Amino acid sequence: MPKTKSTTRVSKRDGGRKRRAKKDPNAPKRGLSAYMFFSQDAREGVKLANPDATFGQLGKILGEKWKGMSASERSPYEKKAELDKQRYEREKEAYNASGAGDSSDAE
DNA sequence: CAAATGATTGTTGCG
DNA sequence: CGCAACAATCATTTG
Repeated sequence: MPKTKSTTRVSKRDGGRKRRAKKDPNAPKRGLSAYMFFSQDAREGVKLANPDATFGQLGKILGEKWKGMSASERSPYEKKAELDKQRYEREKEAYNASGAGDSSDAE
């Protein structure tokens, strides 16, 4: 269904990373993503299964496995991602209460 | 309001 | 010290 693959995700990871708009006083960084949590845990197993494989191999292998897992497996990881997101919201809040409350300008 | 874009997150290993 | 594929994200920004 649903799934309007919106957001044309470019292949390039960063074409020119910079703050989207104003400068963030507290820089409310987002939370990690499921893959991040997955790697933290899988890195051990993958590294164990591929002690000779460096990031190049490991990275790909990890990715393949990640997708190869059942949604249930990613569950714990996705869950963490959700919690992490909430963490980010917290920072965001501080960011709002810090020095972002503005309409026109002032900084 | 809707769409998109960007910024970010973490892993390993080396020059 | 930063980057490299790998994947998700998802809040913010702009139109």
